[in-house]
Amino acid sequence: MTQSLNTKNALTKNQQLVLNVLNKADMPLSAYSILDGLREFGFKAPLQVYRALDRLIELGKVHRIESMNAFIACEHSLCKVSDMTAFTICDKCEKVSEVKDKELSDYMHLRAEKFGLHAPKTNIEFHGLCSHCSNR
Amino acid sequence: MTQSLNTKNALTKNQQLVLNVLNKADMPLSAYSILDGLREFGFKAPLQVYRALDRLIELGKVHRIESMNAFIACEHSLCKVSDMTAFTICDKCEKVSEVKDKELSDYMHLRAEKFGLHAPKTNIEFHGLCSHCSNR
DNA sequence: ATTGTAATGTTATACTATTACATCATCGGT
DNA sequence: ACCGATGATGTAATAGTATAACATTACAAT
Repeated sequence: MTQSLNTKNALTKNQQLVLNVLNKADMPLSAYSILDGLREFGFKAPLQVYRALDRLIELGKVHRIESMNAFIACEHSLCKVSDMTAFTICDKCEKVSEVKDKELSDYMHLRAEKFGLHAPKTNIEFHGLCSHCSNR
Repeated sequence: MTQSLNTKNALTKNQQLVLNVLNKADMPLSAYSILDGLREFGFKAPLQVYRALDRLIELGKVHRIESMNAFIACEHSLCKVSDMTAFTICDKCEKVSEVKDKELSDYMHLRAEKFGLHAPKTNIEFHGLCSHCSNR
């Protein structure tokens, strides 16, 4: 058996290629940017990217930045465990950082329950100015 | 002077029309759905909708549901004051409810500060199953 | 070998949003 | 009353994001 079949949670070739591109980037990438970065590896159509992204997101290895229609790799595993993602986004320099904060994720779980929502998957996007940009 | 000029925060005709459509809907609408609903009032191009939406969002009268590329009217004013919006979204019946929760918004402000983000505008989208759908 | 399932390839299309440019209305100052 | 600045509007074209539909291939289990 080669590496390609996804019996448990191994990545297929396309999924690994997409993840590599995102890991190399220090910022969220649009699906079409990813596509362009993978043309030299034979990618030709957006669907190849979107399909890989869908799976990577399902696995918690990639997150979608909803307010940017863009995708970013996840390094840590808390978001997968807690079903919560949170990002700070600087509206000036566009730097995006994933927030890891167990207290926050616990709090959000409690809130979701309070709001009557079951099996919550919560996403938070903090927009504002990063400390660097707000000092200029 | 007619009603049309937006000296303070009165709405122009197009803005009022878009807001009316959203107020009548009990769910988020896409920009193009809004456009279709306003063709009988002379709307012809998406930009007419997007321009009105931009302004209505600026005024805090409309929010964008980022994960759905859709727009929803806001009834209350807390989100405007607190610069925070939060929604519960049922992934089955797609019901979307805006959450009003001062404690939550205060908490998020503190978190944003902790993360070094200035002038934060925070959006939270809780995905999951509403109490009705999770009982079936 | 056969068959079921998942991954992939490819084309076309649908959906979402903005650029660019022309026109019109209102307001403030003269 | 005229002028110029500003903001709202109209319209067409285009850019950017995402999915549907269908054909094909690869592997695994029986």
